[in-house]
Amino acid sequence: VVACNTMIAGYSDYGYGKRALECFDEMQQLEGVYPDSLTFACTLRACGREGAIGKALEIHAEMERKGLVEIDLVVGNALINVYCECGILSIAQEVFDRLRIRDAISWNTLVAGYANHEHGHDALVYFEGMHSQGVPMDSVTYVCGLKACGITGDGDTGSQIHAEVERKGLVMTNHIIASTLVDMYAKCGAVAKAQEVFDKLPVRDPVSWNALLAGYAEHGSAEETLRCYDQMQSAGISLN
RNA sequence: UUUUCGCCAGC
Repeated sequence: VVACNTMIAGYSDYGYGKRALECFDEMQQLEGVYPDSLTFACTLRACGREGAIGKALEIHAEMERKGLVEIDLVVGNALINVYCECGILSIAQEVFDRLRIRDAISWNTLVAGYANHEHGHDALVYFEGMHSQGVPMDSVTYVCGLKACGITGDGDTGSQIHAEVERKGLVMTNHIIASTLVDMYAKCGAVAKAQEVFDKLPVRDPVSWNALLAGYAEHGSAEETLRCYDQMQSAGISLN
């Protein structure tokens, strides 16, 4: 089982989702080897990558038959994610609601799913839900919450999350948090704040430059945008 | 062996 799981996970990791799904099928032919929760989770992830909704539904049905949906977090979380990736948010929500126990990954997956499909408001509802339920938040949570604020244009909530990640020292140490923060302010039209955060960053990666530049292009003047563009080149960022 | 996260653009 471990060998099969490793291959399924590895193939979908490196973009060979089809091969991963073939491994899952081949595994069923083997004598004495039975898929476990991790097998189903890895295979569901491969389904998400490939957009193999049919296969995902098939595995979901099997999970229902085995009664694993409500009680197995690894399977439940993988189901939430595959439905999010396929854009079927209502079923993702339904699986989330049915889970007997939810961990931070269950919440993060749902918040991410809503945010990734531009449902900023729903994402923030569950982000706030984590706060009120006392679910521990990690950097993934904050990134998804900030992204949701950028979608809805809710700079006030975004500032609150900013204060929280600042308190935890994440802005200077986590470059994904940092660029998401710049992007959030840029999308909310607060380009001065975006610039201010950007200027304090220890490392300015191409994503944070692009977020700032896009912010000026959308909400700033032509002069500001071109100045940012020139500075980006002077900083030695390779343009694409 | 395991499920969740960032900018822009194309497909």
